[in-house]
Amino acid sequence: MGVKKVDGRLERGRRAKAAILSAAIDIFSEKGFDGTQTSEIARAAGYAESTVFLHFKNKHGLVLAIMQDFYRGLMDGANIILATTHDGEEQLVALVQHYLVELLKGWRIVRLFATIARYTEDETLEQFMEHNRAYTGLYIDIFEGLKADNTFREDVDARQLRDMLFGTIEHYAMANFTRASSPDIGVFIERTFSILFYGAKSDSSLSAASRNESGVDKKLDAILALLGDQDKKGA
Amino acid sequence: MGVKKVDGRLERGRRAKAAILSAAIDIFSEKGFDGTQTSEIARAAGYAESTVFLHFKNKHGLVLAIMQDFYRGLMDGANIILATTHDGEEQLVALVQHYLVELLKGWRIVRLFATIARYTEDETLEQFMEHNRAYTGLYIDIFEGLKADNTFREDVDARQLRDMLFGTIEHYAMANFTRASSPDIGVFIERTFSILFYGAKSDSSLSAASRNESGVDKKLDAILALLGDQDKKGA
Amino acid sequence: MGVKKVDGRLERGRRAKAAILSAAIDIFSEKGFDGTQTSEIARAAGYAESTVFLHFKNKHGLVLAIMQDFYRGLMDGANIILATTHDGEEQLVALVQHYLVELLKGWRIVRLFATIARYTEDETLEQFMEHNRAYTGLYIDIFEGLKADNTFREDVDARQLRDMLFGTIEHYAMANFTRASSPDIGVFIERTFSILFYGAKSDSSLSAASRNESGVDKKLDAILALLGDQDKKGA
Amino acid sequence: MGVKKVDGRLERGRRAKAAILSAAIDIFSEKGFDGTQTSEIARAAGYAESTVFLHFKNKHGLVLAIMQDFYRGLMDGANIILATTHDGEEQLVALVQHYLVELLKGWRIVRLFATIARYTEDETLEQFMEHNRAYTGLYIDIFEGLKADNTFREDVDARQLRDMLFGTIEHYAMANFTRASSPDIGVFIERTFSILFYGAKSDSSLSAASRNESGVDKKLDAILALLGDQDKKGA
DNA sequence: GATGAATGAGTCTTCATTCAT
DNA sequence: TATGAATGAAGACTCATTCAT
Repeated sequence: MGVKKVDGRLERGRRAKAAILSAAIDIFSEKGFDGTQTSEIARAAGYAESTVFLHFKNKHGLVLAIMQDFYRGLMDGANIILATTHDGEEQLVALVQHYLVELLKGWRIVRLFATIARYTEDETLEQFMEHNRAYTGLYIDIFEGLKADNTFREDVDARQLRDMLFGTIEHYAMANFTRASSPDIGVFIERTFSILFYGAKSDSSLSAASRNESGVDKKLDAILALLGDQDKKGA
Repeated sequence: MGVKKVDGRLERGRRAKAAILSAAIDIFSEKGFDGTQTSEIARAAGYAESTVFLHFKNKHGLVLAIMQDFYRGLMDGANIILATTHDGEEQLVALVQHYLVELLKGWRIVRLFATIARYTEDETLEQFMEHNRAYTGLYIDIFEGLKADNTFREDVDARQLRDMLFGTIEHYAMANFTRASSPDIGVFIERTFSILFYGAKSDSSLSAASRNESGVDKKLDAILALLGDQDKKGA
Repeated sequence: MGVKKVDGRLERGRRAKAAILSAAIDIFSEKGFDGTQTSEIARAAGYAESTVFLHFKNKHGLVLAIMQDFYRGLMDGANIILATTHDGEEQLVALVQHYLVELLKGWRIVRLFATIARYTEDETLEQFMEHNRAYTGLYIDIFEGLKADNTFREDVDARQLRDMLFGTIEHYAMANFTRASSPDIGVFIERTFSILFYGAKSDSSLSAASRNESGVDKKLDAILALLGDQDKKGA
Repeated sequence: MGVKKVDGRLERGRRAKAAILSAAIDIFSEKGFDGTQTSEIARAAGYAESTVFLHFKNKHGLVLAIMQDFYRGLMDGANIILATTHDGEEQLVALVQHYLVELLKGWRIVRLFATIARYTEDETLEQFMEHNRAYTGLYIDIFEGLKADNTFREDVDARQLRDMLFGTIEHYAMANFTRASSPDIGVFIERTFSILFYGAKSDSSLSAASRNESGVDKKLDAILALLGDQDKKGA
């Protein structure tokens, strides 16, 4: 019973902190860092402005806490996927799927992190880059695996691939999540990997262009020609 | 004499405006919109703070002017390329080449536009989106042309391609332009189009998945068939 | 058992109060009234901030308590000196000696009292002035005694003397106690009373000015007179 | 005429600055540094609060400006006195006279400087100490001159004398200037120098006390005795 | 007796923008 | 055209103090 009493106090504090954090996410998301007033966060959370500073050191401290929460969730999910899937390509698709879902929930705060990071040099930036490095590192590992696997060409640069993938996703998210309509993540993944894996070029084009360069096509044609001749002759 | 006076005045005004704009670009680029003070711009330009507001309506007005200048230059260059190149793929490469060079000069202000656009709903946003639409529209047109051409698969989505291309470029620019070392644009373009056109997958991998759809497989089948015939004959 | 509990509680409370008071002295001394935060006092004392207000009405209440303690100690010492010494001059020297020692221990809090008193009109000021009046009154009494005694000139103003003495001491304390090196109180007392009792002027200088009033001159005149007689006789 | 126009602008700024400074003196004097709000200063001066920060960098900047003004006036006056008076004692009296008059006008701000200096470690403290050193240095020089002169005893410590003089003056100022009644500076100077030059002791006391210690008296008595004997003998 | 949580009332300082000259 | 002066509207953050437990 005595324990319950004490817990009640702690519980109260925890609730306040959570409420403030939640309000902060909403308002930061909508208005950006500089556009958000701590007073508004407090009001939205139902507490006095000073209470914000009781639970968080700074306005920046709020962002830091939000960031930590977001990336913890993201990494937890990713690790589960990696632990339960073993094929590289499957992992890739599952991770992107998961990332897109998380991004769909929190793209506005990710956008917040990015904007802050661009014009700041302090702890916030470092934290953000650290989280990012950790997360995108998972993909690099998979890409390298797929190269070792001979699934991917060995002349493909893993970081280039990562940049293309995340660049594409970010671009997509910013462009599509803004709208009210829920985007079709499945289609996006399919299209993205279709190009990422097989390229945009059509067969006929390939034979004319790249295949000419790789020589495979020419050799095959030569073989066919030779075989045809042989055939005729033999006939 | 009266004319001269007026001309002199106009000239003087123009020079002030240009100086302020130039200073604004520098400081906005480095510190972002909210982080920049009009007083600092004025100081850097060598004019009084109030002179800034003599030539520009607003702090936002400065950004608008910068944006106009940037996109005018970008579009002018692009149009020259389009007028002097006729092959779709060549246009694509030339445009990206040009875009990267412009971006290398002004990526920090593009970043500025983007961050402002995210948390603003006014004229700045509209202008930015309008400029963007106009520019990326050029690419959409080319992509469509390449599809009509049968250079690109018909199941490829032009906007998806555009998103991938610009997403990749943006990601690359943000990641690489920050550093002092000048990045190798040629390598980047090569790698990017290599994947965009032909995909990341290796041949052996392709045989399992897409090769069935590509012509290589068919040719190999043909060869096998021919060989099979030979075999029979030889038997 | 019940009694023990209560005693224990009282004991506990007393200990907390003392700890807080002690911490308050340290921090107030170093940072002044406005520069000190109650939270810091609490932290230094090892208690929660709210506990400070359990034992003291106010931030000002802390100062009041410190003041009471300081002056109680000072007066107790002074009264012992007065009770055990009977010659006015000796009392004076002993009191100053004692005061300087106490001041050396607590000059920073005396300084605190003084600064607070200057910009406050409430209880703190009154208490401080009352304590001061009581203490310096001891000196006035001695000065008056020394005048009645004919030890001091009757045209000397007792309060003027008190002001000079305390002014000098305060000036000395503020100037010398700040440094780490322990000042030589003995030398200071000697020098101070030397000037206070006999003045700064040298004998030769005195002969021109005040010596006429002092006996030395008369005696020298007598000598001269006598010598003059001798001279005449010898002639 | 054109000049007048420009001057008008500058004049306006000067007037504002002066008004703010004047208001700041009043309010700082009454309420101390921490007790004063910049908003109140502005209100009293008839300007917006932000105008205060247009003319002064800081709240501290106000104090610094006030200090500069005060000490400039003080030093200017002192230097005139030193340039027009040549006898050390006269200089001393004239300087103290002048100092007291200045202090009577501005004792509250001097008190302000002192209180700030006690709990601050920044520029304000340094400036204050520097000004103080410069001013009291004038007195040290005079004291040394009077010692070289043999007007003062050579065993008198110049800095001790300075401390006593300024300690006394400060004590007097704080004690007497607070009251509405204008204090009699002439009487104070007379009394102070009377004790500082000749000491508090009466003649009879001197013969009994210090003279016994100094031995002068004894020697004179011995001479008298000897001469008396001689006289008797010779008679 | 002790305290964690909460807060109201500041407080200085910033900065884009206006305006008279 | 150019600007010095002036300001209103914030805006983040502080801190002594209260109170329920």
